[in-house]
Amino acid sequence: MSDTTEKEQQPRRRQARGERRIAQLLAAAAQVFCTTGYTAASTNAIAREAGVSPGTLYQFFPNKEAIAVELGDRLMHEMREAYGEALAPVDPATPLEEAIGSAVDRFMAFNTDHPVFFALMHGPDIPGRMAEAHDQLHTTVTGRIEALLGSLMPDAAPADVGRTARVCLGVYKAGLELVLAHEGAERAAYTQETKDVLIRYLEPLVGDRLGRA
Amino acid sequence: MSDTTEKEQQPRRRQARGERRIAQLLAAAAQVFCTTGYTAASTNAIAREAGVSPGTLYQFFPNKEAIAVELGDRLMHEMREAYGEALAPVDPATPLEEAIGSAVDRFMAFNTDHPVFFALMHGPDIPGRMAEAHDQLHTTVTGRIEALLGSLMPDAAPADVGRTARVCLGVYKAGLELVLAHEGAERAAYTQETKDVLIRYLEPLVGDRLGRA
DNA sequence: GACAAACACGAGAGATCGCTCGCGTTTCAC
DNA sequence: GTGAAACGCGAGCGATCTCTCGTGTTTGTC
Repeated sequence: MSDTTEKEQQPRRRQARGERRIAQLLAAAAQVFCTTGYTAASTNAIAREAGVSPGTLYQFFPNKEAIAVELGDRLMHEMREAYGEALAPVDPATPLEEAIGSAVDRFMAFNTDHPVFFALMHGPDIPGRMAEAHDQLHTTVTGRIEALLGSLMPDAAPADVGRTARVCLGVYKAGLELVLAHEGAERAAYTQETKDVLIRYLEPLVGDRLGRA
Repeated sequence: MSDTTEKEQQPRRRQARGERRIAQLLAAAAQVFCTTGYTAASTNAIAREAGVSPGTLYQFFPNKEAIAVELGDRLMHEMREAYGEALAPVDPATPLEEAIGSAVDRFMAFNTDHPVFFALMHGPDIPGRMAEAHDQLHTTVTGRIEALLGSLMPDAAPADVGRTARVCLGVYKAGLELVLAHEGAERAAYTQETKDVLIRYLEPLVGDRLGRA
C-alpha cells in the first residue's frame, strides 16, 4: 500500500536470455497450436518443441492459457502495427471493388503469414481469456465494417447494417478457411472468389453509389 | 471359418431394454457434445446425463469415438431419409433463386433441428473416424453442387466449377454459423441473407440462364 | 423353476496432462 | 571476487479421463 508500486506489479527483471527464451517458446507454441489446436497441445510438447524443460516454460508463463494470451496479444499488436486502422479509411472516392479487394488482400496476407492466428481464433476449445479477446476483436472488426457500410448505405436501418457486416465477416472467414487449405495459384484463385462474393453481395446494397459501370 | 457367420460379425443379441439404453445414451451424448464439444465431453458426463453408470455405457459402445460415429451415422441416415437426393433434382425449369432458396431452407432446417450435427462436423477436435465421415460428406455435397453448377454453366472449366462449389459450401457454412447463433426473426433474416449471398454470387456465373429479368 | 445371456453397477487401474519444487548453473551489479 | 537474482532442469504430485472388471440383477427360453 505505502510502496511506490501501484498494486499488482512486480515484473521480475528479465535478462536478454529470458526474452530470447520467451520468443522461442512462443514460436514453439505457435507451431504446436497450428498442428494440434489449443486444447490438444500439451505444455510438455511446447517445451519439447522449444528444446527446453517443462520447468523452464513455467518460469516465464504462469499457465498454459497465458501462453495463448501472450501469443494473441503479440499477433494483435503486430496486426495493428502493420495495418493500423486499415479499415478506417472509408475514403468515399475509392470504388467498392477496390476497397474490398485491398481489405481482403491485407487480411488474407496477415492470416497466411500467421496461421496460428486462425487456429487460436477459430477453435471451439479456446480458453476463457482467449474467448474474450476473440469477442473483442470480432466486435471491433464488425464495428469497422458497420461504419464503412453505414457511410455507403446511409438510408438503411442500423439493424440491417449490423447484420450485413456480420455476414461479410462470416463470408471472409469462410474464404480464409478455403485459402488456408490451398496453396499457390489455387490459393490466389480462392482469394479472388472471396472478393467476388463480397463485391456481388454488397453491390446491390450500396446502390449506384460509386458503382461505375 | 467353417461357421455360417461371414467373418467378423457376432453382434450380441440386443434386448428391447438395450435398444432403449442406446437411444438414451445417444441423446445424452448429443446434449453433451453440443454444449462442450467432442473432446471436452467426458464419457462419465455422458453416462451421468443419461442417468446410467460408466460401465453401462461401455456395455453398448466400445469407446468414446464409437458414440460419435454412431450418432453421426444416424444423423446421416435421417438426413438422407428426410431429403433424399435433395440436391439431385437439377430440374432445369427451376429458377436459380428458387433452387437455392429451397436447398438452403432444407439444410438450415435440418441443422437447426439437430445442432449436434454442426458441433460434430465443425470442431477441429473430431476423432479419426469422424473426420473421415466429415470428409466423405463434404465430398458428396461438393460433388452434388458441382453437378448442379455444371449443368447451369456448361462452358466452364471443371476446376472453376469445383472451386465455385467449394465456395458455395463455405458460404453456406458461414451462414449456418450465424443462423445457429441467433433466434426467431433474426435467425430468419440471416437465412435470407445467406440465400442472397449465394444468389448474387452465382447469378453472373450462370449468365442469362433462367435469370428471368 | 432353471439356466444362460444381456444388462447394470461403481470402484479403480492405467495413462496423460498441467503444473510444482528442490537444486544446480549462469548472469549481472557492485 | 562475491552475493543475489534470473535461468534451467526433470522427477513427480495431484487431478482428470478413458476404459476394465468383478459382481449382482433382469430378461428370455425350455
